[in-house]
Amino acid sequence: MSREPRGKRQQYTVDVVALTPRDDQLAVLLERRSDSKDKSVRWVLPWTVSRTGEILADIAERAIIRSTGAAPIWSTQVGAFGDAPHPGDAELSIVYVALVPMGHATVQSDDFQWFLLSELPPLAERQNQMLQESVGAVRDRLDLYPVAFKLLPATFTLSELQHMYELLLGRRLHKASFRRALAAAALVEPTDEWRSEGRGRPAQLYRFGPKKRRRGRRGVRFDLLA
Amino acid sequence: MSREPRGKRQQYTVDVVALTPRDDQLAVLLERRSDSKDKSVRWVLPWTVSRTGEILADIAERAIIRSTGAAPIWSTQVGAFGDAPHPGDAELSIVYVALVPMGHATVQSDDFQWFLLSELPPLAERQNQMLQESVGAVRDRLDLYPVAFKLLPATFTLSELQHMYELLLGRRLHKASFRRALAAAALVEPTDEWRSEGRGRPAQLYRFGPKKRRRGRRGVRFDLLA
DNA sequence: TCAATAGTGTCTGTTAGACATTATGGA
DNA sequence: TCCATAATGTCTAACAGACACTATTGA
Repeated sequence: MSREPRGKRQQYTVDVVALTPRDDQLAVLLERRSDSKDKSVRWVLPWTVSRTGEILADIAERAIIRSTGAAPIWSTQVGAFGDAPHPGDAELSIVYVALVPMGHATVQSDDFQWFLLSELPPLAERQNQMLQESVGAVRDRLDLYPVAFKLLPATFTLSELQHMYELLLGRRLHKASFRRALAAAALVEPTDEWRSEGRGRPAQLYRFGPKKRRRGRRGVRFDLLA
Repeated sequence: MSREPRGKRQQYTVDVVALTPRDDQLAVLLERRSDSKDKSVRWVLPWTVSRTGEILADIAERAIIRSTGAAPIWSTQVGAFGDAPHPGDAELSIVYVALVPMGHATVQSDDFQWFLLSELPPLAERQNQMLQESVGAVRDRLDLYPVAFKLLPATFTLSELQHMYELLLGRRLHKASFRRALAAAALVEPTDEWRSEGRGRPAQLYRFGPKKRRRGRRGVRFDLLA
């Protein structure tokens, strides 16, 4: 049995789950790595190995820039994963999810490629967990952080915004209710531009511009998953 | 400048934030560590150093048992912290929050002690962050996971349950609304026991027993923090 | 008896969702 | 013209919160 050198196994990796909207669903950025032994090619979530003395936040930014080619519009830590096997044989991996706005999803080289979540190649088990928890983390923050807006361009139609929410939540929303709640929260402001898309009536473009309202706290919810 | 040996700095710590209800607020378990150099005493969040080859989840369980003396009733990972200084000089720390039910909060030895959150001794900056995010993580999961029930004994009164929610949320709740929502969610079932506490009318005891109802999803909320 | 807490019924304003209708462009 | 999409108004059932009230114990 050949083993990695001992010093290497003591490091950790920072893995990046970069997500972007694509074809009415989410796509994730994967990196091609060829196995040095059997020359097989496989796709992995991009990762970067820690360096002694470098701060976690800096490693994360380095990892995101290396994979997406730009500083992250929005990113957050998902957690630490150390149980299932990692393609780099790391004992511990810290995962960051980064959101890339619609239309900004480019690739650095042939070694990177966006994959629809419905058409993923097989991944190492630890990276499957990472991906699943990352999507869940984004979805769970949907009501507290403007993640949906981070996936949209600077101006967007209300239908696009609603589709983004539906995409992230995995369920359909009611149009009139959605817009009423949006208006009540004063989260968007209209521009004086319209966009015609195919057949129907053109839609007005909006931009994200939260008014600092005091949000009315409401009663407890008991939406237990179990 | 004296430095830790290089091998040690490459390890990581698993830090435990053990929480229990106490005097109408939360208390956290701290450990006394005396500094080898200047013999000063300071309180820290208990931590355990990783061992090569040991799985993260196992280290976490080991860390929780070492500090609380028992396997965790409920625990979850909060995240990885690597920015501010750690009392053990670790580069990276993985934090787990563990909930200890009311009345089960014992101490292993004189080296451990429960502190009310309002009466904390000064902590290292990284551990301040850990504590703050741990409490926030518990609060944010309140509607999805039965964390409030994990802090209560097996049977409890509805007033105790409501007080636990108020404690975790940091705000008062409306009694009738709370009970209506609870009944609608079918989360508790009554026992045939009552408890008399001081003056007023005795309260019926309930136990946690979620009926597998299909929870009615509702519209989006826009409760942005920013 | 009074004080204190448990538990419930009623009312009202708010809101989510259903439905319908108007508006406006392209085919 | 027909069709597709945007945008909005109306109705209803559900719900949160306020308030009041009854119930039941200890002091």
